Amino acid sequence: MDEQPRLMHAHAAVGMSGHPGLSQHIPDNTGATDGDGRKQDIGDILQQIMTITDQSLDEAQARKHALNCHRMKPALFNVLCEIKEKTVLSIRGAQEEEPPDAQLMRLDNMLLAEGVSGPEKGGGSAAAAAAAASAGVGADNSAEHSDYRAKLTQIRQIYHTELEKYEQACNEFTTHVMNLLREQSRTRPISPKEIERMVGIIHRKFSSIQMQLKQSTCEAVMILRSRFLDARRKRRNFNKQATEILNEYFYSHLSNPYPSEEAKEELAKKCSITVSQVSNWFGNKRIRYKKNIGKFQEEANMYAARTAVNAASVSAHGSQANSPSTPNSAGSAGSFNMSNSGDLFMSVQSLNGDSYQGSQVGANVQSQVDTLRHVISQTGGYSDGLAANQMYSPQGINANGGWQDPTTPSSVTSPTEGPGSVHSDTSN
DNA sequence: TCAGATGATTAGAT
DNA sequence: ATCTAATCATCTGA
Repeated sequence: MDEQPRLMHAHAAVGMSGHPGLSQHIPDNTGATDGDGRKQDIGDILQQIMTITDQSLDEAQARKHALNCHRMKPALFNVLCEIKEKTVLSIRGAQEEEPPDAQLMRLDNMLLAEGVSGPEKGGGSAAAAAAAASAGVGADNSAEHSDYRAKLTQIRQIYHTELEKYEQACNEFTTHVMNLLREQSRTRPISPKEIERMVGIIHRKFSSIQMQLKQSTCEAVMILRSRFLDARRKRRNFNKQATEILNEYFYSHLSNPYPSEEAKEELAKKCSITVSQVSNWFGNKRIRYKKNIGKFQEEANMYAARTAVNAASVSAHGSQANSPSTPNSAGSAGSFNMSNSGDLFMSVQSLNGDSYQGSQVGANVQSQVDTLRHVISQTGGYSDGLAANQMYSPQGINANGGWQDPTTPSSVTSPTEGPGSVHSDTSN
């Protein structure tokens, strides 16, 4: 083991072109080409190597030791360090002090927001839950949700493992370099500041690697998220009950099918969908209804009849007949305000009119309508005067193609036109 | 497979 | 912010 450094020193000495004793003996390829000359040279070199004896090495060591122990050595060493420090500072001064990395901060924030770098539980699932909520993903999509969570956890684990690995490697390398520099500082001027700077450089290098890790983690999360959101975009029809609840509300508020925020929330709760889905639904419904009233007339009649029957049954039970909050049966939009039931009456009128064409609805609907009329007269909710004078246009749409203001009964519908005016609007 | 239905998205208006 | 109108993308039933 002790031989190795000595051999290395010997080799180093051979390689030193400036060595006074050797340089003249290094064979010159361009020079003497005769074999004897070359042999002679090699012999000389070998001779030189052989003369590097243990004794001369010991001598060198002793000389080094003497220098190290020289009383002026620390002072001179410090001066050298100082000079070096100043030189290095003047050279590197401009490069130092990088501005705080905005991109790194962005990445950190994002990883924290996505729950990758935050606390173990909650962050990720919260982000997923938020994504699910904003996406309107209901209970039936919980499988996708848990899949998303599982993948996010996977990413999180990989991220933390890699991060730990990098940190460990960074620490190991830093320690190694520090030890090396401390060792070397005995033979060449290396100030603690320089070591510190070197450590900083190493840390920067490793943090740039960490940034790459963070970046790729962010990318992975983004890809996962976009896939999840794509899955969200993959629409599913609302279930039958939800559609019925929405339709009931729509047709019982036909003159003004604009549910308030509270109504939207209530509908959303009843239908197990989000408020924005309710808004979407009403937006679509309004536009599609308006575009083709004829097509929806049958549906309108059906829901009007159903609502009528519901109202009748509620009345028959005599419990909540006058309650403004329960115009419909249980399971339907029971809390919608009765003040809008003018629409209902309108629909009934259209059903009952001579010109009614909804033959599919049939005689049973007719009887329901009769029941409703009876109910209405019984409950006193709507006088005949209201029925006769506060007639909404059948579809609640005014001449401008907009919906009538429910507070201002139709002045568009011609008084000469009765319920039969349905047909003029259902032509499209 | 295809046409129609339907939920979501988008741009523009208010 | 909410609405309309147009459009997209997918679902659904024949």
